Amino acid sequence: MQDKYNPEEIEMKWQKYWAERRLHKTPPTPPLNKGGQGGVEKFYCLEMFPYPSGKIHMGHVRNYAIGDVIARYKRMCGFNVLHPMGWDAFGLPAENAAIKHGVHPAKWTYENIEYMKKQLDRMGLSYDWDREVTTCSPEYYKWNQWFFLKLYEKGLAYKKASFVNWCPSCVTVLANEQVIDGKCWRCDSTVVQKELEQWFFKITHYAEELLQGCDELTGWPERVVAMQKNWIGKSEGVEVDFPINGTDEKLRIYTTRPDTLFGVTYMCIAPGHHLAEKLVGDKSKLEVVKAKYGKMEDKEGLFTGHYATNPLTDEKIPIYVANFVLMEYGTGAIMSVPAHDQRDFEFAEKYGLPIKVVIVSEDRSAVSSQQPAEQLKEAYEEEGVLINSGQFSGLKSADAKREIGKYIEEKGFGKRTLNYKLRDWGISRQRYWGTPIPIIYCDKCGVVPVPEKDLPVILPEDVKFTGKGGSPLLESEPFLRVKCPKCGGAARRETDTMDTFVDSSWYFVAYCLGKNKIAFNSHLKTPSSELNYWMPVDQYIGGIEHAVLHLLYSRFFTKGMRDLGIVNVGEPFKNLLTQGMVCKETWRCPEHDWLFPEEVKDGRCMRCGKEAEKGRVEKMSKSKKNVIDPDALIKKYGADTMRLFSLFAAPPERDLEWSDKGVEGAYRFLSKVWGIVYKYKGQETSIPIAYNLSPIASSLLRKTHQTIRKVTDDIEKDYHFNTAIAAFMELVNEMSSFNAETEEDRAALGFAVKSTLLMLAPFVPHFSEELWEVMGEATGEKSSIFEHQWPAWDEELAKEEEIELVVQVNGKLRAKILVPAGLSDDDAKQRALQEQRVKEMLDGKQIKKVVVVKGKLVNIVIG
RNA sequence: GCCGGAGUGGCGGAAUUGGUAGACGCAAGGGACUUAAAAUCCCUCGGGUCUCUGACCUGUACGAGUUCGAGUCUCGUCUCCGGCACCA
Repeated sequence: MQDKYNPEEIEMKWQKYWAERRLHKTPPTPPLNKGGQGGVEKFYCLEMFPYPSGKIHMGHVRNYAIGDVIARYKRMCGFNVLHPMGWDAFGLPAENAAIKHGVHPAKWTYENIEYMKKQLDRMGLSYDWDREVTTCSPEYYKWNQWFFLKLYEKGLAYKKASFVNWCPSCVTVLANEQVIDGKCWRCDSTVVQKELEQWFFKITHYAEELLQGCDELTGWPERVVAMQKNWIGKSEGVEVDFPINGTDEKLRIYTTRPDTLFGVTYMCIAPGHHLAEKLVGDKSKLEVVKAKYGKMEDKEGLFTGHYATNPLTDEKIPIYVANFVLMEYGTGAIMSVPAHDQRDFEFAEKYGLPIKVVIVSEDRSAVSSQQPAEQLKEAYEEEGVLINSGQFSGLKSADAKREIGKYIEEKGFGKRTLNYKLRDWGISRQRYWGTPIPIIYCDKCGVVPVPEKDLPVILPEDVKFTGKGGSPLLESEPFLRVKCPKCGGAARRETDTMDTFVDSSWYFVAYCLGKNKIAFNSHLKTPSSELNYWMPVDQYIGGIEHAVLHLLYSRFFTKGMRDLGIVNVGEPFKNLLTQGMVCKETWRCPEHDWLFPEEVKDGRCMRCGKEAEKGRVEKMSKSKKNVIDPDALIKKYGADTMRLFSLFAAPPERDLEWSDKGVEGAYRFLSKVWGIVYKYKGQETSIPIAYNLSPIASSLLRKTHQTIRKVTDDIEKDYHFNTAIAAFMELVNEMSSFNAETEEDRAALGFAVKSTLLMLAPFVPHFSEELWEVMGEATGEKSSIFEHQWPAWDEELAKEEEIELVVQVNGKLRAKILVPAGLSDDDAKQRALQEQRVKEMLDGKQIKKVVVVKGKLVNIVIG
């Protein structure tokens, strides 16, 4: 080899070596002991799998570099590591490519996978490809269908009509997350609410458990847990029945403010409420309100002409239909208390409805009981003391909530209940490139599930992509026409496919089983040994954008799988690391908008010469022209440098600002290490280290042990790779100025180099392998550096002999003195008082107190 | 509005249970080597003042407080970022 660092050559060499030796293969699952534990401790390291969009981007690079360091580190620490990768391969972009370029989604997807897989390997990532998962393959999506059937059996998958986000231009339903500011993410058309029949998964069945489980997620970032809790949105309140005058019907409402029940002056029901049709005479007017459902900006109401009775006051209350009342939350009907709810207040003003004050703040209760309601400028939403509330007047809100709740239950007016914002998961998609929903519609038998033995329902490939909207499956006669499994008569298949979030809700379980080995059985008493051993995921790493959706769905699925006896854990991801975005500065021209950095010269747009404006540092995106192509970067600097920089520039959870100069710095660091190794290679460095070392050698030895301790701590604590790398740099700086003269010196340096290479290995694997070989360590059985143990430090050798004692006077730094470590407090105090600077300051002053912090400082307090 | 998170040099970022603010890197400036450049190596690098080989003052968004001592703890204020947002 040569003494100049040439990344491309060595990276190819070692990638080939790893592949040939199958070094990243998952260790076989050990047989279960009685306690259910295998012999060796396992570690399941998982990164969110990518959508095969065509090429890897910097976000992936960062995500996978982090995961790879953890996986390789854990292997070196002796864990059985599972580190798999796969493809979230169903999705709309493939279908769009088909419409636009005439390529079949399957071809497009598999070609992208092939290319991206090469890119991942080129990064030197240590995946066990034997466990690769591709969600668009029938072997995989068969089990989506199987889960669907299991949920259907349990009543946890069902079909209902509801309002959904509908894009009139794409002619399909959109998930909530695909609606951005009320517009379609794809074509920018305004999304409308449309009533449609859809398949749902009953995630609300697990609402309480999903909420309770949040407290177990101690290894998750707090904000993600907070977002999950927020999304589930539990509230406590009461349901109260208001009899509708002149009918036998009762209008049931839900409220979290039973303390304001005496202030109800009208009621509102959602346009989709089952009583709306009944109560409203003029259907065309109802349609107007319906059309504005979900458009929350302007409140639209319609008086039904009917009244209800407040069971607590016997007051006559008008009933309205209102567009802002949600059908999906609570009972779809509300009581309106304009004095104490801003929305109700605004609605009351618009329609001239009365306002009745029943709560006042504690300190002015006496005065404001007389205050006329007309003087209110806005609702008083705080809690306070009740007035005008019969026998409950004078109670504080908190007490009143409890007492009124009891009273309502005693009198049979209603009951105390819990409510959740979480809604059932609508999984139907009017798209082609997804899992067919295994349902058959028969005119005689109705909705018939596809029998388990007939799975998978294969997605037909021979279809036409018109781009006119609507699923191509609607046009596929062979797919559509089917015999009813029950009666054998002519029947029709469901043409909707599943939301792709279904695919990613259990892929982490599929990895435990391996390629072509995915199979579940709901009749087993205990989970398979693989699933028992590997689940849960010990470390999950991915972007924050999935804080709610994917992570919530996966938690739901895990609970479902647990109840089917497939896994024995209730939570899928023990620890979660949400890595920050990869950002870069942007450039803008007043005329040509976003510019590539190459289009800017001396701060001016090269096309028109106008002054280019340096924009904000933004997330890398094609549209903002601030992306860095990983391929080009690898070509120039190698994968190791790219990995090292992305781990060094910021702690993993924070946003990372890309810096070309910083990349060069990372490359420089590696070249420096390379140079040191080549300078000393061939020299005997493995002789035992003697006790009588020269001062420089003993200092280097100490620094080495300190570095091992620091790096191990940084990785173990919070995966703070940036400070770990800084520690490498410090050690390397000391190594590079080290002049070995004696054999002992060389031994100390050899130890430092070897320790450094072992620690660098998870970060820059090819580089470390190569230098390990150059050092002559790659011999015998353990020819790979990754077959060696992570280095251990010796606490004794890491100890400093001398420390710098800080001397303060009145808390201000006045002197620093070198003292032997382990100096007694008294001696430290004496040494401090003898210091020249201190003597000067003490002149004629009284010493009030002396504070000694062992091994750190002495603070002398004077008057 | 509600819930999170964050404010430290020119920049990215470090700072155990409160104990030397600015590790490490980048940029910048100066020097060495060189015919020259690149690369490499060495030095300086928060701001300010002075009697300038040194010393002092000041400094972690802002204002108070606790403490011998606060980037770190407490209270209040401001700004920025993210999420949710008529959820009754």
